[in-house]
Amino acid sequence: MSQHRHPGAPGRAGAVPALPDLPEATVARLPEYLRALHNLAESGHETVSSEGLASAAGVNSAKLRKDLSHLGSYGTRGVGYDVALLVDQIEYVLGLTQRRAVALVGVGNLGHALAGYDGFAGRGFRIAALLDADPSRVGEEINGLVVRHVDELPRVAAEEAIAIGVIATPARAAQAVADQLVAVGVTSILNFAPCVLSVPEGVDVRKVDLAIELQILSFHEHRKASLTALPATGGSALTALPGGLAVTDTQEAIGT
Amino acid sequence: MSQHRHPGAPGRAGAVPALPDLPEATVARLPEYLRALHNLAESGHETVSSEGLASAAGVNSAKLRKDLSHLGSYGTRGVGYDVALLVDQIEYVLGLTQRRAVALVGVGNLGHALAGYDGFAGRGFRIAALLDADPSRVGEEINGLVVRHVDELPRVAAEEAIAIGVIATPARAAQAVADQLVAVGVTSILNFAPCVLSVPEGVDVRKVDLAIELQILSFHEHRKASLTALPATGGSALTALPGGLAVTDTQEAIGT
DNA sequence: CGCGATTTGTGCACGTCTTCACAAGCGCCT
DNA sequence: AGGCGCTTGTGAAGACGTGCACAAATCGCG
Ligand SMILES: NC(=O)c1ccc[n+]([C@@H]2O[C@H](COP(=O)([O-])OP(=O)(O)OC[C@H]3O[C@@H](n4cnc5c(N)ncnc54)[C@H](O)[C@@H]3O)[C@@H](O)[C@H]2O)c1
Ligand SMILES: NC(=O)c1ccc[n+]([C@@H]2O[C@H](COP(=O)([O-])OP(=O)(O)OC[C@H]3O[C@@H](n4cnc5c(N)ncnc54)[C@H](O)[C@@H]3O)[C@@H](O)[C@H]2O)c1
Repeated sequence: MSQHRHPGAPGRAGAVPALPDLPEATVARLPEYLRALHNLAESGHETVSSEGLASAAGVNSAKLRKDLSHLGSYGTRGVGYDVALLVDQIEYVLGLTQRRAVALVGVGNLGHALAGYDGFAGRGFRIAALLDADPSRVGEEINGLVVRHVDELPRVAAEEAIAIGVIATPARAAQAVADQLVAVGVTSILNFAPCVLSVPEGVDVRKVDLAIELQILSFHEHRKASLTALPATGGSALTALPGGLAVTDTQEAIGT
Repeated sequence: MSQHRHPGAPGRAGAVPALPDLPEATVARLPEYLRALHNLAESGHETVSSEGLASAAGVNSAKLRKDLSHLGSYGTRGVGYDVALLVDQIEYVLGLTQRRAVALVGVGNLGHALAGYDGFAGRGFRIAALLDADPSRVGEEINGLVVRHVDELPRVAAEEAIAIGVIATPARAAQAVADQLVAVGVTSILNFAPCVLSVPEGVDVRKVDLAIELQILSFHEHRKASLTALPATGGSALTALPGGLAVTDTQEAIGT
């Protein structure tokens, strides 16, 4: 996609790449910018202003500029950011210059959907192994990959350089699987099971719990309902509040 | 599950329930506490200390106490929290006293997994409708629900009181689906498509983007690698840094 | 070559979130 | 009844994140 040859290391040669340690909030937004930039590149944009990129990513433009400034000065005042260059920079910082190998453990309901998803390739990842404990699932082929028994994890890890483990087993099995992943040297885990994992220091865990997302939405739904139920909030008679409900965290307004 | 009769409204009768407006960070953690509490209740605990609940939920105990204090004073000093009472309180605040109806739009790869998942029922939700635009999918039955055409959304919304819409369509269709959901009165949306949705004020959107989660993990993986590559950080010779890698955000240590 | 239009990068103030530390409260035991 | 140990609830301080507003930089044009 990107037609630029990026420097490999950010700026100067000689010294170590030395990742700037970014604020965690910034790290969480960089992937959004990256996705927006890929879209922009695809639609032929060579450069983009902070305003344009910000609205494409659904954030405030000042925040975006501050985020990008942490990577270095890759914009041009009066012009904007070079899309291809920025793509390369963000991919470099996120460690996406190499396609990272992902091992998926638990090929059930959800695991099948993940294994069959072809969208990860374009975002820097390659599902390198499918593992399950159920003998009747072992041997099944999904998307060109054969499901192997979870006990083969050490062998699999030796074959492929597994960078990230994804857990899609029932909650009761998740801790054991996490332990197995850690044992073979995996230091990044994405957990879909609704439970807390305990891992040694140096191992990162991120979790995705859909029920939690729904419950957060439910809270706001509940609050919105209780607000509309009592229109008078406090003592003021009917001052200038059109009928607006507060938004919380949400992305708004796009429009290229 | 809960054997307590909870008050309905938090404390006093007469006045409106009047949800305390909780910090957003607290709202995001309440579901975690709720899940941990359900586990504790199931294993026979009648009460739990902030320390115990905190470690079960993977957070700091001071943070947990402050979070709970926002709901009111439901603990007993010297003793801890009554598990059943706290479950009821949190469920009330999150608006889970009624089972909320969810409409799932896009019954493809991922949508099938969601539709077939039986874990939502225990967390306060009921998948009430499956919708898709593909005529060849319409009519298919999943888990006792028949897939209907997305154009029937207005009728579906009239039949069921849809509280939350879930979008599991390709990104290119997501905005149109969101618009349709908003048009039939849905004010909470969970979006799995990797794109920014534009919605009117008063509508909450939460997104789940798996590739973003992986990319965040990739960043930390990259950083860990670049750190181990250069053991000397700065000028100090070899001061007392065992060999530890920094953890970021992650949950650690459990153990009941 | 200089000027105005434009847009980045950032200092600063503000708000939110986290964590510590401890007084106040509760139950139990003597 | 009184004292003791335990645990909650919270004030205060610090860390972190956000957004405004503007100086500095760059481009294009006359
Ligand atoms: N399906 C969904 O839409 C959905 C939604 C939210 C959360 N989740 C969570 O995702 C996880 C997976 O859900 P699912 O619906 O795919 O469940 P599932 O039961 O369909 O699949 C689980 C798979 O894990 C395998 N497994 C069990 N123990 C294992 C072990 N020790 N090692 C390796 N594999 C093992 C099982 O053989 C099975 O194939 C669950 O924790 C669930 O709560 C799923
Ligand atoms: N499958 C995964 O594991 C996975 C992982 C990450 C992200 N996602 C995202 O989730 C979304 C769904 O993924 P998928 O793999 O299920 O895709 P899919 O192509 O298998 O399914 C999409 C479904 O949406 C339906 N659809 C298309 N346009 C529609 C419209 N206007 N109204 C209603 N339905 C419509 C299609 O008919 C199809 O059934 C995508 O945006 C994808 O990027 C999926």
